[in-house]
Amino acid sequence: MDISDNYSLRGRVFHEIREGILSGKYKQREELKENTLAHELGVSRTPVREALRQLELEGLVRIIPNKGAYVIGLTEQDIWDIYAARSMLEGLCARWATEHITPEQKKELAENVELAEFYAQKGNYTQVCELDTRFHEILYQASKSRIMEHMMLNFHHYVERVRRMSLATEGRAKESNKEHRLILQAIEEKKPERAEELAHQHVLSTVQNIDNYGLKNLLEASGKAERKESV
Amino acid sequence: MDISDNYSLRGRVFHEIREGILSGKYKQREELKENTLAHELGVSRTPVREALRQLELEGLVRIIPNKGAYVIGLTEQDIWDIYAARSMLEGLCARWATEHITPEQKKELAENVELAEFYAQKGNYTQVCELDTRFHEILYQASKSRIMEHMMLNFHHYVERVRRMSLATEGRAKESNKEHRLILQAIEEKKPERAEELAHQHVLSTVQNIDNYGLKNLLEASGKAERKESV
DNA sequence: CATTGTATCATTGTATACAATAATACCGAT
DNA sequence: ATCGGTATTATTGTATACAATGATACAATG
Repeated sequence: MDISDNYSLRGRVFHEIREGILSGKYKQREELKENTLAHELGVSRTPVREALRQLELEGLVRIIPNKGAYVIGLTEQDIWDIYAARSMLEGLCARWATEHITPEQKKELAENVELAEFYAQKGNYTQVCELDTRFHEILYQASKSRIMEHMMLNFHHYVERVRRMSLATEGRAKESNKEHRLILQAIEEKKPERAEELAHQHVLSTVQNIDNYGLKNLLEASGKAERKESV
Repeated sequence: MDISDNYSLRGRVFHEIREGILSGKYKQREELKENTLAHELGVSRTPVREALRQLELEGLVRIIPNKGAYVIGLTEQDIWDIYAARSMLEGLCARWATEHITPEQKKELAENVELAEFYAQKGNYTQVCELDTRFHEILYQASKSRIMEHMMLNFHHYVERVRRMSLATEGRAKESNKEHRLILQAIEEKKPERAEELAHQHVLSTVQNIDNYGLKNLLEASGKAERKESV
């Protein structure tokens, strides 16, 4: 769940533009004109402006006063950096989750890894990715840290595209799920240090996988899939 | 330097409200009415709305659609969490800084620790705090990671009040500066692992100090100082 | 021909007007 | 007196109007 609601015009516009940036529809350095966007989305300039201001704060857009709004987006460097930060924070988060998780959350995690196993077997990587998203979301919530949850949801969303592609590579979905299982086990056994180390390694092994296949390749493939879909 | 400019009305309004929240002028759960703020700040509702939307994204304000904007602010829990995250990330940042720092930045760091030593001796903690801010800012910039810099600047700013109070406690300024010196030394000797460990420990020792004096006490004292100043 | 100044146009910044929604007060029925 | 419902008011959501700023084209000048 995101901070900004999807129901107000502004919320819709915000998500629309953000997805446009993350998906590459709006290219790096491209100027985002308020009027153009407003027409495209069938709204007035006001909600567009508000959305652009929010995107500025997220660092996805750069606003030069009295001049215009320009797409910043995420560079490959940014993605590597996010993974590096995540590898540390995901560990901290898992440690906290071990200490604060509720029985309901444990149950959902357990169901999650079972379901993911099933879909991985079937080769349904879209479902696997959604379950992966949810698995981590639960950990973020279970950490009982607003700050952590906020930060990690953002990061996780930022790298969604490359994550999706990574999970679709040979054997990665199963491997990833095996790691999820180990993390859950550590949590159930109330071993915070072990959960931390495992979550840390889990992210590192994702990074390893992305590097094996090449970040650039994965992003390109993702772009192609997107384009195919939209035609 | 912040993302949002100080020069446009919106930028001013954004910073004004944010400081109001961080300083405790606007209390937890207080409703922030667009009209009231607009009048207070002598502007129309438009820039106020934009600023509130940005603050929502930062998590400092919660907006309930069609209802209103409410102060969330930072709880003590949030502050501890920020320090925990920072303790890991500050290390990573120092490591990266070691690998990417420029001679100019090294020079400024060197001057920074000398000046800070001087002001600590004189007991001018306002200056010490500003130099501390700058010291870390340089490391963030030197990391050459936009993501890292963005995140850390925010965190550092969020805890500015408690940081200021911590630095004013018996002996902490000198101790902190000694740690800065060691970090700089590790950077100059191009020892990324050592810089990482030192930066990590530096944050932990700040946390330790805050805990010794009591976070609550420091925040209260800060509130009092603030009130005195504004009278 | 390059350069500078100026007029025109495009775009953003801010204010205001109007619409939609939620909160409140009031009134009547039971 | 209390509960429900309706009218009124307050507040936010969106659209538009106008002002300010920056970009562009073109002519005058050297």
